[in-house]
Amino acid sequence: MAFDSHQAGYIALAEFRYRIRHFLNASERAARSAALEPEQYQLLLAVRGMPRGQSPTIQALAERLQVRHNTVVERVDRLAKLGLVRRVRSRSDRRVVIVGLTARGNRVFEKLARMRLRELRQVGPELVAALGDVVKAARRLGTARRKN
Amino acid sequence: MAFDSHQAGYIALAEFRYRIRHFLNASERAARSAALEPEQYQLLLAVRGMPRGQSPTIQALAERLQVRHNTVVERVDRLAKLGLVRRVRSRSDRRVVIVGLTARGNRVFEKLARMRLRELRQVGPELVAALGDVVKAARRLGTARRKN
DNA sequence: CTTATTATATCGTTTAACGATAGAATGGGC
DNA sequence: GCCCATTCTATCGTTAAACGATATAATAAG
Repeated sequence: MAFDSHQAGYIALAEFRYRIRHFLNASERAARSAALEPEQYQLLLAVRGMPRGQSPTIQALAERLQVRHNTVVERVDRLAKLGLVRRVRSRSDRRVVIVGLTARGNRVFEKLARMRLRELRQVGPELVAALGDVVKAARRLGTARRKN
Repeated sequence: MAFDSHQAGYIALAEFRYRIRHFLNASERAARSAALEPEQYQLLLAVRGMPRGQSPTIQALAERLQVRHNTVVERVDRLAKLGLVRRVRSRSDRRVVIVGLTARGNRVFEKLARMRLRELRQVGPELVAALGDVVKAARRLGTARRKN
């Protein structure tokens, strides 16, 4: 087994990861440039970028951010202390907390989000290319030995 | 300011993040299913997926993983203790350490990497779609009229 | 041969995420 | 109405990865 026949796939996979990491790192730097922890910006984004019709409750945010609910509670605590978000108890179900951005939170968020969208105009094509490569490699993996 | 004109862009951005997080979480679960920390699998991938012609030195790996070099040192320590990688001093420059997978490391890595490629056959299209959306939104940001 | 640079390693600190746990509000079955 | 299970949010102690600062060794430059 001198060289695995999937070597090209591994390289494509690693390259994809590299591009993602680059993208995420740039995002983290942007967040810190606004005196925010990266995770705090992610929370703001999740609140403002909630799919239409859904409310940014603690639970819903946990799902969107793919973290445990208590992690969201902690992030909201920190952002509330910074005056960027506020908790609003739901009228219909008083167990539920709906997270909203303050005016200041909105200003900070929009500045950052637009930076990120601008960045994506630049690196978007590279991400698309890397993703395309790895998906192609993944398909080759499938056709090598057809069993489904 | 009932609704920001970039609202669709924020949703696209959040959706893209959600898909990425999903992908990364699945990767982390896969790593743990092999009794590895997610970051340890990432190191294995970076070693085996190094661009052709480049050696997986501590420095090069730090660049590829987008972390500080001492972080790579620590990851290598842990993986070496598990018997999955080994350090090899470069002959030409004895400051340099080249990281290599052991036979066991290769077996573990290949199992995981193939799982990940298979997963990408499934969710690849969703990632492509989300990325396409956000890049489109980013382009609109550029061409939109600059009000307020 | 002296100094600067590059590459790796060590150590103490920080902090976000987590599991476990608790408590409050709601709903279903009767 | 009442009990019990469920749902939603909050608290607390622990863990572990990443980092900055620092150290050591090899090499290059002058």
